[in-house]
Amino acid sequence: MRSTDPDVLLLSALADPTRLSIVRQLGTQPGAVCACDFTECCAVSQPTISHHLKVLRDAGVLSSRRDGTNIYYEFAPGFLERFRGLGASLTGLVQLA
Amino acid sequence: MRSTDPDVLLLSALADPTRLSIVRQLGTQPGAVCACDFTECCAVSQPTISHHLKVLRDAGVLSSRRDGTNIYYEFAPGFLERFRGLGASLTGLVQLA
DNA sequence: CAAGTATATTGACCCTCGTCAATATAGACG
DNA sequence: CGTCTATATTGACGAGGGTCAATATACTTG
Repeated sequence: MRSTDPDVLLLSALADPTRLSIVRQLGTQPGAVCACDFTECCAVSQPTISHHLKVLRDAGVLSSRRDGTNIYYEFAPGFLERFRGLGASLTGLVQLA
Repeated sequence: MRSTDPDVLLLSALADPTRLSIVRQLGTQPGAVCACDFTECCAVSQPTISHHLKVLRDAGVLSSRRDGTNIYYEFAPGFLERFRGLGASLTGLVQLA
């Protein structure tokens, strides 16, 4: 059965080689990246890239913005903080420096 | 096809509601936890718990130690640092304070 | 409106994975 | 060794998800 836990959704979104490649490519470049540029990083079809981008967007990893026919993706605001907080809460380190 | 990327393996290990419950229970308690205590947190059978503990161990999330017939699990050394570093590297924040 | 490009959706296939019942292994204690 | 308890392994089943081909939608330009 499908989980509704937002943390599980976030981790599931990242726990795929194609999606992690997308995220890594975003991390190496400053600012937003056109969806058309993700077709190079992974040997998958255009619909598959689109599907993965949707998964990452729904999980709160990425946000998108349209500019003409192109759609640009970047990290959703607060994603890094959320990811860090998740790690801290999992290990019980609620108190931080 | 199954990925061999250690980061994907780590994220996949955490991206399951039952396994995240196990990890969360570990985070709330100081020190190691007996495997027998995990049967309460999730409505799954004993073999399933054992399976999930193995996945978490193989991914480097947990480490185990035997004491008589009981086996105690705790966070693998360096797990939190690794998780944090993963988040930082994904978002391109290689430079840290 | 028509044509072209960029992205998303649909539908189907296949394989991975979470699950359990049954069984096996390991240690403790007589 | 025999029995009991704790944990792991095996084998099988079913659901979920990654993938693609085909198609649809959206925007631009003429």
